[in-house]
Amino acid sequence: MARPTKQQRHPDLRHAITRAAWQQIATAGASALSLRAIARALSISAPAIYHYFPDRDALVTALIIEAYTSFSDHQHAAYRALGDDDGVGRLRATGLAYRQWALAHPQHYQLIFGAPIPGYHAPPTVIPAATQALRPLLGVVETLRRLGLLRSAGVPLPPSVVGLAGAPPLQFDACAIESLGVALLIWSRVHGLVSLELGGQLPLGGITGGELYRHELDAIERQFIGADRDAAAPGQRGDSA
Amino acid sequence: MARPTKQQRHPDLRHAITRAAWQQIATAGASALSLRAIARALSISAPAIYHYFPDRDALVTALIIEAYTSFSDHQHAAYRALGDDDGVGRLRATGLAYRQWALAHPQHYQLIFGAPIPGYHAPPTVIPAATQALRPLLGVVETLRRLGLLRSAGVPLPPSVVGLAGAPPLQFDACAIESLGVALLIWSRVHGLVSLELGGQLPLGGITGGELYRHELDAIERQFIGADRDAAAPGQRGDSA
DNA sequence: TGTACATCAGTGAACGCGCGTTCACTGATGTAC
DNA sequence: TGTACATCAGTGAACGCGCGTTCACTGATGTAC
Repeated sequence: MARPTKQQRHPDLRHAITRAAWQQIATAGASALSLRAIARALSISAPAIYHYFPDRDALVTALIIEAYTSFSDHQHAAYRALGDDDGVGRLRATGLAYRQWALAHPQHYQLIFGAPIPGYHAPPTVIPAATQALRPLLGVVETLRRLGLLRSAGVPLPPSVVGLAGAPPLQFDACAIESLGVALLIWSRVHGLVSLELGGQLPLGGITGGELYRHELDAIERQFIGADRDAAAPGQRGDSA
Repeated sequence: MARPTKQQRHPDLRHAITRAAWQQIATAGASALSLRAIARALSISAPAIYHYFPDRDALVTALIIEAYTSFSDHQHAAYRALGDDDGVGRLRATGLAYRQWALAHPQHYQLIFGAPIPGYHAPPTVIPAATQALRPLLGVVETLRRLGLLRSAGVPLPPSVVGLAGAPPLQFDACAIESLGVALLIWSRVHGLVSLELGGQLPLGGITGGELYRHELDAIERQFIGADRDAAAPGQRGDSA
């Protein structure tokens, strides 16, 4: 049996540091993150933090990965809550989960999807976490496509596999050509509403973010679900589903 | 004839300060804006800046108003380029102008629509500038409504004039109840794509921001232009326009 | 045209502050014998 | 069970730095007479 090290006997402090860091990000913004302020909040000396993170950037990286992981878990849970045969349900569930997580963890959302911290450059370590986080959304579109429910006419397509073989920041290996464009459009729509809401620009004139968001999910369903004009019988607009 | 003051004889420096500030924001982000760095870039002493701005916040406020004014002018120009009878053209023009301005002035866009600067609180002075800036978009929707082309079924409505009479950050006086919801949805969609693009998340997998944006404008037209289900003859989906 | 004066944009030194990071240290804890 | 030792999480002082802001000043410019 392995002997417990000191760090295993005091696992609290590392966690307490990240917790205090999140609190500070919530209060003063990610770019104001300060090791000394964290130490002050924990009644601890600043150098103590160096026992857990080699420097400030390493702490930020840990926070980013923590955020991606939390978001990813939440998205995957919503995705898995419905079966492979329920593409529409999966779309709804992951869509609602997206906003729900963002509102519950606004600092986390801003850190991974908002403006980057000046002077901080993310190491390649975070790319897998980011890719993993957006996989459920792509999976939803793939589910719809597999079920023949995806109406993607007119949506931009990636320039064949050649384009994907470049060096994009995110790597989606087994993804149908036509799914990526739809996924990006859906992502941009939910991100647009969420970021306006987190930025304090919603509600506006009495219209709440939640109302707009639900309407937007409806619109997404109406636009992308149904028989594709290319694939289905011509002249028929599948709108009754 | 009025005698020229010293400041009128040297109008360059105030402008040079804001120009250097924008440059700095572009390089290191808005929250890293530093008076001393600006002074250094201009080969000038830091206290000299205090002849033009009472403190750092005043400079930030000036930058924000400058950004709103630039954005607003650009939007109004696109709006006015087409007549009161061409609602569809106005929608397209202001929509394209939105992204065009954002890409040409990414720092400006981030400053007014991105994450707020930590520790800075905007004075009420900026509210008129912000309201003015979003007026063309609302005007477009109003134009469509006036022409009977607005299909707004299902879009959230503000809770009558009572809601608008509260203390919202933006004050739109003479605006039809049903227009605000549509305008907010359109705004959130263009903002979503633009902010993903400015955040460096687009292009992705070979799909460019421009392609997605044009497709999104198409989708907006398809969704919101045509006879309203409520107003038009039932059973008819105006899609041929 | 010449001189005395007022204006005021810009300077240079200084203030107090918070920051990230380093360094030698301390002292509690756990281990080996 | 007792003792000597190693480990290592956390400390306190110190470093060099950049920041916003203040202050008394300088010196060029423009004006009044």
